[in-house]
Amino acid sequence: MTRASSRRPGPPTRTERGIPEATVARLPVYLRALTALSDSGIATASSEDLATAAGVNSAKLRKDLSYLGSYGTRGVGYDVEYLRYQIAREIGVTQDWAVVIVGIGNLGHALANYSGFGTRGFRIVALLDADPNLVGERIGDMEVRDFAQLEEIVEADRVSIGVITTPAGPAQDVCDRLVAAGVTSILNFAPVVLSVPDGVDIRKVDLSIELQILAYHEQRKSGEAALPQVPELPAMNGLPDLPSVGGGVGA
Amino acid sequence: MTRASSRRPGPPTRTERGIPEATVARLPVYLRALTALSDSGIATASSEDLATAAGVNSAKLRKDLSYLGSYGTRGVGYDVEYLRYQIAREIGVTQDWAVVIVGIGNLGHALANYSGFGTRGFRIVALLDADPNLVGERIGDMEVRDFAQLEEIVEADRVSIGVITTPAGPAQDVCDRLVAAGVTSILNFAPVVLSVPDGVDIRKVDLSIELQILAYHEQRKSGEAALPQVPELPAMNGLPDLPSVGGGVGA
DNA sequence: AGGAGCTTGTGAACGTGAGAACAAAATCGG
DNA sequence: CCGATTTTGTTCTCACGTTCACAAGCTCCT
Repeated sequence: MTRASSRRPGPPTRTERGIPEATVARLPVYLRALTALSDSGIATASSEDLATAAGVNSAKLRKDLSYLGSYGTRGVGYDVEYLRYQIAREIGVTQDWAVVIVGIGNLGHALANYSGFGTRGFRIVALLDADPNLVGERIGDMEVRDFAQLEEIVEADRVSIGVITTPAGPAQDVCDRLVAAGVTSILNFAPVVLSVPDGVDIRKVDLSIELQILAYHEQRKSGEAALPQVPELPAMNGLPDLPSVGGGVGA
Repeated sequence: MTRASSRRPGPPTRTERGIPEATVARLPVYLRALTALSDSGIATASSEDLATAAGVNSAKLRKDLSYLGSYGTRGVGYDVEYLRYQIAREIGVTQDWAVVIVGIGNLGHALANYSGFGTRGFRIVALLDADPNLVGERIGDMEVRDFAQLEEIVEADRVSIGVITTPAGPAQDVCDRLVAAGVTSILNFAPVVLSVPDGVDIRKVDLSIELQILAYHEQRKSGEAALPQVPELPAMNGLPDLPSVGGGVGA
């Protein structure tokens, strides 16, 4: 984000680091598309082909790839295997990342069971929960362990990524413990805004928010000519019943 | 997205539609923050308070809210209940949206079980799966029904939102059926890029992609001075083993 | 060998979003 | 009633992201 290019002019063999965040978010999509093409036995693909498979426009795809380097051949396209490896390496999934999942409720269960999860690039090393009733339960080939063991697990297995699937309540505490234990990347499914110190990356997945965004657009479609234009609230008292919006996939 | 403001000048009692997408994505966060404040018995909050609770900066929050109208009081702040209702109405969660979930694997199970899901604004009206072994299973107070019944359910219950939690394979087919049945908003958990006609909104949630984005940043942290600068691929043959990156929370 | 035909990589224009900064409006104390 | 204080709503500027358009470069055919 900081370092800019300050080199001699000439053929930029590889872009000096500093890939735009928007591009980073699309690289995994390209990677998946390339994997699909590879599985279909396709050896070469043009930016147009790739863009179609990834659901973006081809100019954007070319620009994105240009941040990684010049991995294509003009007049020909990209070698699928070669590009796939380059992107995988750039993302960092050529190595395995140790992951812990904290909070083995419905969602934690689902993620733990999901076999495709750990297959490539990521390895679930522990399922943790503070509830004694859950500790010891077997899920697939793993056993739920006590959250108290977090620190030793993180250290022993070099865990750098934590997934929080607890309810909203304990999420910040869990987050703090993860950070204190040395985890520097967190994927949060709890419906709260977590605060973390600098140097720790956090990403959030929130079903409830996604649905609400859809609802907004849906409302505008239906109401295009239907609704009598947003009804103004009569007064400050007697608000319509709106008990408690704001859930999420916490447990 | 289209209509611009073309009214008399003067006090813009309410912004003519056209809320930026980035703002729309934050409104649910504000809504949740307001609900939390409300539950804490707080009646009034400044933009600074709200911004802290929502994890954004206060200038951005004020600008976001200004798209909805002037719902604050200078020198005072925002009335929590009032603002909450205005945002809820703007998003469209003052009414209930009927939702179907298609694909009752691990994740579908988790979502179906998740009680907070359907509480406000959204009502799960059916759990569907094509697998005869699953049809009839009870989950909470609902029963899994045959995917073949999709069309009649959508029509009977005015379903406008569909959630796809199938594996990648059948996802596009399921999507097409949903669209054909009249669903105009889709939340996709399958690890594929779905294509839909104009007029249909689609959002995607992908665990695998989120993890890969974290991995990218994690790699850059560790490798800040460690790794001997990206190892160049020796030749076109003999790529390191990279079997099949690109999973997702499909089933 | 040379030209025709593709396809990449990138410079430049455009649009959207973020943040700083300030004027306008409301309350409160004297 | 007036000035001090607070906080909103908005304007302006800058950074980021997207798209267009085209020169550079590669392959293939004649």
